[in-house]
Amino acid sequence: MGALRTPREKWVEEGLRVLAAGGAEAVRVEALAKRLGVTKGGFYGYFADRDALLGEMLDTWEREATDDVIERVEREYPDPRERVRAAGRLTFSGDWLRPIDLAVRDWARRDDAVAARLRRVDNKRIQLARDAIGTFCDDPDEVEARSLLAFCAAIGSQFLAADHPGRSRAEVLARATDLLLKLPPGSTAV
Amino acid sequence: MGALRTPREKWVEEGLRVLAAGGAEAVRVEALAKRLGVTKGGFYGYFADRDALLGEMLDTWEREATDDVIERVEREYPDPRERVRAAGRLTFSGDWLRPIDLAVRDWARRDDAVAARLRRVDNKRIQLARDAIGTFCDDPDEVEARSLLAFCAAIGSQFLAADHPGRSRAEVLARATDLLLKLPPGSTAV
DNA sequence: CCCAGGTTATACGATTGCGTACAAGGTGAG
DNA sequence: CTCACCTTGTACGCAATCGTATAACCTGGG
Repeated sequence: MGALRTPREKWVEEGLRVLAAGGAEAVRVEALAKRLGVTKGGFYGYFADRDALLGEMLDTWEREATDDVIERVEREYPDPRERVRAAGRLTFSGDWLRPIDLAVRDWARRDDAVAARLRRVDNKRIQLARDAIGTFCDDPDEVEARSLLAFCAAIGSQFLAADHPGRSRAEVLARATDLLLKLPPGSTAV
Repeated sequence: MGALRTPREKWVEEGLRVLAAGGAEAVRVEALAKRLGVTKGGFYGYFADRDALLGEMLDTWEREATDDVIERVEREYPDPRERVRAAGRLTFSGDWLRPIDLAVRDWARRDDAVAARLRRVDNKRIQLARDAIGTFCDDPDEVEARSLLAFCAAIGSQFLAADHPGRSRAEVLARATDLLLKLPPGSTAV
């Protein structure tokens, strides 16, 4: 048979790259084809339409952003507080998951199906924070409040444009994390 | 002379409405015209092009989101902690400023001019938190950390999709705010 | 009451993007 | 080596949208 020169996965991968850089609106079949060095000819052999591609992109992201990250965190970091920090790092550092996450968040505001997925993802993630914070905080309401704050800090700081005179954002975030994890100032870098 | 049937401000207003609902990409001249019950005929009498409209939309938002809100907060709320809460309410409740704010945040990730405006806005806003928190917290690093957390909570919770079993988001946020403002639990509703 | 002015509708060409149809092309099995 | 079959290129029709040009149309001042 003929060879698979531009397989399904290539389209999904490139789609996620474009989603990360330009949002869901920027994911255009013909633009993707150009980036892959082909024309859209083959695309419609794999996908019914543009929406089918968007769906598979979200499937891929959902798996990478939850199961993969959580499995790795639980395997590599036994200390609860370290787990919170590690989950934040794995998700919101680097140039792969982070921009996709932000793009999906904005997308979810206008698409219910995307919103439902994001909800699944965020629920899995915040559970990790709950479990960790629960090991050193007894009041369940306070656990919930601190978990929410930790999560909001991770996401919010990505969307926040303010400066911190004389400090770096990372420094302020480190101090904020200490506050949320009930640690004395300066325990760790972000 | 002929009357001004669809003045400049109408286009800007409707543009902001569409921006709020669908993001910057959704602001199309002809779509706006249809919503206003006219055609695009008159548009190009007021604006050089679509970008000119987007610019004026941002001007309007910038003013409403900073000067108007801050002036009102400082006039109506003498208590520092109440000011933090009020600023959050005025900006992130209701259906006018809130969705525009979120749309601008996403937009800013892909447009440097928008990012620069957002930075001005966020810097003005966070200064309000700094001033307020500084009245009951002495360590400047901690003031900065708490201000960042407060701001991140306001923004992050808008982009966060997680549930809080047995509680409402508002309840958890109220408790989180108490934590940040160094208040005993249950001092106020959000 | 009528005209000048600004305001609006309409029509146009250009561009971009979707999804379809079909022809061209390459690859591996036989 | 050859052919079948999968993949890709090309061309098409359709729709949305931009910005321009120009004619029709109000409205208020003279």
